[in-house]
Amino acid sequence: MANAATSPRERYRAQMRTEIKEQAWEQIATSGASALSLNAIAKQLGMSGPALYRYYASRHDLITELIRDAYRSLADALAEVAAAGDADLPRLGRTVRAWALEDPQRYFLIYGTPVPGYHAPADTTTIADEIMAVLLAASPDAETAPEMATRRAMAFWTRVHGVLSLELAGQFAGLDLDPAALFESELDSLREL
Amino acid sequence: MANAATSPRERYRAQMRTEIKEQAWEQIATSGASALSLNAIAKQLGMSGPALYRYYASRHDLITELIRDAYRSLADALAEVAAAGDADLPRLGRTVRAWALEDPQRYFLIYGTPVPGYHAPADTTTIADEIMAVLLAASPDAETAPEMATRRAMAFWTRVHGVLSLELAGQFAGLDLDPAALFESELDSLREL
DNA sequence: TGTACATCAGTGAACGCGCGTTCACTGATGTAC
DNA sequence: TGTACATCAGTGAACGCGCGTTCACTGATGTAC
Repeated sequence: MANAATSPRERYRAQMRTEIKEQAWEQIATSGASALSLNAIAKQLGMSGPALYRYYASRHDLITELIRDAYRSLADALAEVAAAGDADLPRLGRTVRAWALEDPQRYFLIYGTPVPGYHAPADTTTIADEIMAVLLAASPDAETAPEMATRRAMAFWTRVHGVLSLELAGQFAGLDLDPAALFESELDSLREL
Repeated sequence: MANAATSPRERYRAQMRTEIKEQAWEQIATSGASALSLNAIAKQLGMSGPALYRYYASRHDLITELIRDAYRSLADALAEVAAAGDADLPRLGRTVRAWALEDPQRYFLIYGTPVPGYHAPADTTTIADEIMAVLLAASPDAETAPEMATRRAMAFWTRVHGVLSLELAGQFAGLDLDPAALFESELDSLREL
C-alpha cells in the first residue's frame, strides 16, 4: 500500500512550492513585496510563467502563504525561546530583533505599511494571538496581575516595533546612534512599568 | 513691468501642479503609493497622460515632491505648536498623532516600509533634522543636559512611532484596546526617563 | 513482467491590460513693435 | 491699436514593456491488470 502522503509526486510538489517561495522571498528582499511577479519568479527558476499555476492558484495566493509563513516563523522563534524556560521579555525582544534583521522585508511584510484594501488571511490572526500569548506568559506577574501583564506586553510590543521598524527603514542613518544600544535601553525601560 | 513671479501662466502652472498632487494623494490613500500611476492621475483630471509631463519630469519626480511635502507638512505642524510656546513632549506627540490620523498613507510614505533601492531626496534630511530640533528643544533639560534630552527625544520618537504605526496599520484590530489610551500612556512613560 | 491507460508537470501562444515615456502636432495665450 | 511672432499647454498616436492569467497541447511519470 503506497503511502499517499509522501508519494514521489507529492514530495516533488512540496519541494517546488518551497523553491517558488524561496525565490519569492529573494525578490521581495530585492525589490519589495509590491513588485513581486510570478513571471519573474518563473524565469528565475528556469521555467515558463504559466507553470507556476500548477503550484499556486494566483499571485494573491502566493503572497498569502508568504505572510502565513512569516508569522509562523516568528512565532516559532519565540516559542523556541519560551520552551527553553528562560523567556523574560528582554530575551524575547532580542529574539524578535534578530529575526527581523535576518530579513527586514519579511518583517515589513507582516508589520509594515498596509496595502489599502488588502486583508490578511484569517488564520494569521491565530498565529498573532500565539505570539501575544508567549509575551504575556513572559511577563513576571502574568498570573497574579493579568491586567498589568497585558499592559506590559503591549508596551513591550509597541516599543520593540518602534525602534525596530525605524532602524530597518534606515531612519537612523546619519544620526550617530547605536540602534542596538537604543533597543537595549528600550527593553530596559519596561522594568519601570 | 509685469511681475514674472506671479504671471498668469506661472500661477496657472502652480495650480496645476497642486491639483496633480492632490489627485496623487487621493490615489495613494486609496491604493497605496506603489500603485501611483501618472496615467490614472491624468484621467482623473480629465486630461491625457502625456500632459502631466509639462508639470513633472517623471513619476519619480512627482513622488519625490510628495515626500518632501509630507515632511514639510509635519515639520510645520510641530513648529506651529512650538511657536505657541507650550510645546512639551506630550503635546508634540499628540500633534504627530493627529497629523498621522489625518492621512495614514501620508505618514507611511515617510515612515513606512522602505522600497529597497529607493533613496529619499537629500533635502528631506534637512526637514527631518528640523523636526528633531523641535523635539530636542521641547525636552525639559535641553540646555542643562543635552545628552539626556537627546536620549529622551529618541525614545519619544520611537515610542510614538511604535504605537502609531501599529495603530494605523490596523494591528490592534480585534484586540479590545483603546489606541488613544495606549498612546497617552506611552507619552506619560517618558517622564520616567 | 509487460502493456494500456490515467494523471499531471510544463510549454508556447495568446488575450487584454496598464504602465512610463517620446514625439510631432495643434491651438490658445502672451509679448514686442 | 492692431499685427507678427514666440511661447507653451495639451493632444493623439505610438513604442516597448511586463504583468496576471487562460488554454490547448506534449511528453513524462505513475497505476492497474
